[in-house]
Amino acid sequence: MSQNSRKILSEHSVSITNPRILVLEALLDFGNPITIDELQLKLGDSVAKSTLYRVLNDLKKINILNEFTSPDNSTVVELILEDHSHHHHLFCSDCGEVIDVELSEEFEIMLTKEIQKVQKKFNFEITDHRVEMFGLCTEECANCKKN
Amino acid sequence: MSQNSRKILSEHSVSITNPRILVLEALLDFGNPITIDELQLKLGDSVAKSTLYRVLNDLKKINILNEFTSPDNSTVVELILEDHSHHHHLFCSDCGEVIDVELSEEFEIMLTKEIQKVQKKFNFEITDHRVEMFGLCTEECANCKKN
DNA sequence: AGCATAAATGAGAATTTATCTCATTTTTTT
DNA sequence: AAAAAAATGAGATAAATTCTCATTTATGCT
Repeated sequence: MSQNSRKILSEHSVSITNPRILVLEALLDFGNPITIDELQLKLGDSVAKSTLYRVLNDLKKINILNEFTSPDNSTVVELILEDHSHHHHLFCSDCGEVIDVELSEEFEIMLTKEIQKVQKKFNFEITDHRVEMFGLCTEECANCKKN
Repeated sequence: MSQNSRKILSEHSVSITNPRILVLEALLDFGNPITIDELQLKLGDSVAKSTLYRVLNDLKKINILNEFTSPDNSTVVELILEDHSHHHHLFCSDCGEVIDVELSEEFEIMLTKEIQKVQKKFNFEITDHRVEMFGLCTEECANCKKN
C-alpha cells in the first residue's frame, strides 16, 4: 500500500512524487538496512539512478534516513521511523549483512553518561552516537553459505 | 626521524621503501586520524596517488592501519601502534575533525558483556567494535571558526 | 477543473575516489 | 655484483555519486 509512503512524505511537507513513493516502498518493504546496490536492484529501472540519489538525499534532509558505510565500504541506508527505536549495528565481514541490534537499557544509560563526560571534556555538543560491531555470522547465514 | 618507520616496516617483514617510509612518517607526524585527502596534501607529489593507496592497503594487511568513513563520507585512516590503546571516535559534523576518545574502564567492561550477549543471540563471532559519536565542536575549534 | 509557476525527473555528462596495467626502478637474495 | 622478485609512477580504467538541462509532473490559485 502506498498510503504509508504518501503519509510519510506529506507529514514532512515533501511533495509527493512517484520516485519518492517507489523508493519509500522499497525501503519499507525490504525492512532496513539495505545497501544502495540492493536498493537499485530492487527498483530496477523504475527510478533513474540520479533520481534515486536525489531522493535519498531528500529523505536524509528530513531526517528519516540514516546512512552509513559497511566494513566492505558499501553504503548502507535505513529508514528511521517513529516506531523504530534506538539501536545499533552488527556487520558480517564475510557476507556484508547488516543486522539491527538493541542493547540493554542499563547499557544505554551508562553510554549516555559516558557521552556526557566526553561532551564536557572536549567541549562538544554531541547529537548522535552509534555502536558498531563487526564479525562473522556462523552456520545460520544463508548468504555466507553461498561462498 | 625515519628510524621509527623503518622499524615498524621491518618488524612486520615488509620491505623498506621510500614511499612506505614517507607515508608512515606523515601518519606518525600528523598524529591520527587523518583523511586521505589531508594525507595526500601532506605528501604533495612525493608519493604517487596509486602508490599511496597501495601503501595504505599494505599497512592494513599487516594490521597497523585502521580505516573508517566519517559522517561526511570521507575516508579516514589511523595508525594502530602498540602504545595506542583501545579507543573510540568523536566526529565534528561541521569541520570534519575526528578525535580519539577513551571511555571508562567500567564502560568497556559493560560493553564487552553486551557484545557477548549479542554474539549468543545472533550466533555471531564478533571480532571488533567501535563507538562513534557525532556532534559539533564549539568555540575552541579553529577549523569551525573559519566557516 | 484548468492554468501558471515551481519543483522534480530522466538521461547522460562530469566529477570524485579508488584500483589496475605495465614499463621502469628499487629492493632483496644469492 | 648480478639475478630475481617486489615496488613504483603515470596514466588508464572502473565504480560511485553529483551535476546539467531539457522535459515532465506536482502544487497553488482562480
